[in-house]
Amino acid sequence: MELTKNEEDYLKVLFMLSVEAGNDMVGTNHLAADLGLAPASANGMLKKLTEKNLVYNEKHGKWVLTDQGKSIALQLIRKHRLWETFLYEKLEFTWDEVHEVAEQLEHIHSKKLIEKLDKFLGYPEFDPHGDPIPNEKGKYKAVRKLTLSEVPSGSTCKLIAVKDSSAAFLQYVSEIGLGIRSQIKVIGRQAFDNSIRIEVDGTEVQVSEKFAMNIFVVTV
Amino acid sequence: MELTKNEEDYLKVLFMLSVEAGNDMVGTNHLAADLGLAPASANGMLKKLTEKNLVYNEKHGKWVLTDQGKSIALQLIRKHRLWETFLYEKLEFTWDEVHEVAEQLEHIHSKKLIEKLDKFLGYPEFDPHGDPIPNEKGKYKAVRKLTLSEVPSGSTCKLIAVKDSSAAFLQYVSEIGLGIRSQIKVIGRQAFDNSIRIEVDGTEVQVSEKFAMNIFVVTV
DNA sequence: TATAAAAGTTAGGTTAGACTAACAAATTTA
DNA sequence: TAAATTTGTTAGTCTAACCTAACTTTTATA
Repeated sequence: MELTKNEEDYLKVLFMLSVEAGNDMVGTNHLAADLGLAPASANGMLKKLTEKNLVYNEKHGKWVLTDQGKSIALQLIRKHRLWETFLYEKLEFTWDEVHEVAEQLEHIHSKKLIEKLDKFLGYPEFDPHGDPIPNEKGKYKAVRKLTLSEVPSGSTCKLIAVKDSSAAFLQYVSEIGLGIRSQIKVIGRQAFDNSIRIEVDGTEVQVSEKFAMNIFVVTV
Repeated sequence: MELTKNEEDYLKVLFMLSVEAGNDMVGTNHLAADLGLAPASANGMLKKLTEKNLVYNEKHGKWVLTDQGKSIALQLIRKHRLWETFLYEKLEFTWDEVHEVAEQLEHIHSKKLIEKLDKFLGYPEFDPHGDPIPNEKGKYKAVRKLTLSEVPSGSTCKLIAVKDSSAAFLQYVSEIGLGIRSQIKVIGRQAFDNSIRIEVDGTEVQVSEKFAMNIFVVTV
């Protein structure tokens, strides 16, 4: 079943709001607000998506994705994050520029395209914002985003994203020899100011707590 | 002015039909047929594009692009051909698979994306079909497509595309050491069967006329 | 628990871009 | 040059998605 760009957007936003909301269900108005539309518009589209068996109505205006709807949403998220990775790693886009373009690219329909893109990028597990990329089956590593400042001394982690995207910060990061997927070993920390001693590529450096709080990592 | 996908498609097709038609003008029905639409639909859209100053009506139903319309059409062709090149060279798409996906990708709106893609691909001048890629100003090398069989003995040319896309042919091509943008020097030919002796990367090989007719080149 | 506030739905209208059917204008051909 | 054919246009519908305004249902609060 080939969906329109709009139908796809509803499914994706519904999925993301559902995850965000945890146990809470997502209501018509909530969804409409997030999409920047009038409640009546969302109501109309949700009726159509119900017909197509992609969502259903759990108790008066609380919407839930069916398995099929969820699967489509996850594929969209997969495409979005793969494209972001491509833009960031191959086309020199910055941090904050990738989202808008990926928002368009995620609606390109081609199974082969996304498989080949994934391969081309080396099957990345995280996008440049540190969010996990679902695989072709919709599975992904549900990692809690850690900042370097939270990593206990003695353990090793991998840089997956940075929070700050100012030129000053990014330059500092690369000066230290850090890049996406760099291995970082936390040697120890100063109790006085929480500054951290880390090892990157065999060299030790000292970084401030502020610095460490702007580096996203996963433990390895 | 941000155009819709449909508006863009009309401009692109009108441009391509105009080039094809040479001096002839492109009529409403012709355009509609090429887009797979009813004449009435094309008529409606062309009225809208006239309002926007992208096309004008030269003598009852014969349509011509304005400078602005032509410029937009050329940018679409640029995007289309750059994406085709990307799919073919980076993502292992075959010959005949690139068009359909590029047809979608050409409608992504991002100046930066296309500039960076162009750079990433090394500023290619031809797409995998051997068609020239317009630059950001819409200029392109208007080369006549030559097949290797037409290149005079003694001259050197560059492979820009292949006509046949069967696995058997493509394998043969790469066995000889030929790839996109390979330099080929034509040493001489046999009058008997028009087979050609060529030099590739310092090695000489003999190829049949049939083979040579399936290799598109430009002279260098 | 009655009522106010919030949330959701229905009804009716708009725009883009398609369609068919009917009509008008050009062009071709007898 | 008149008739036949081709080509282009107009008029009126249809669908997807949006909108506003009015109404109903649910939930929260006095």
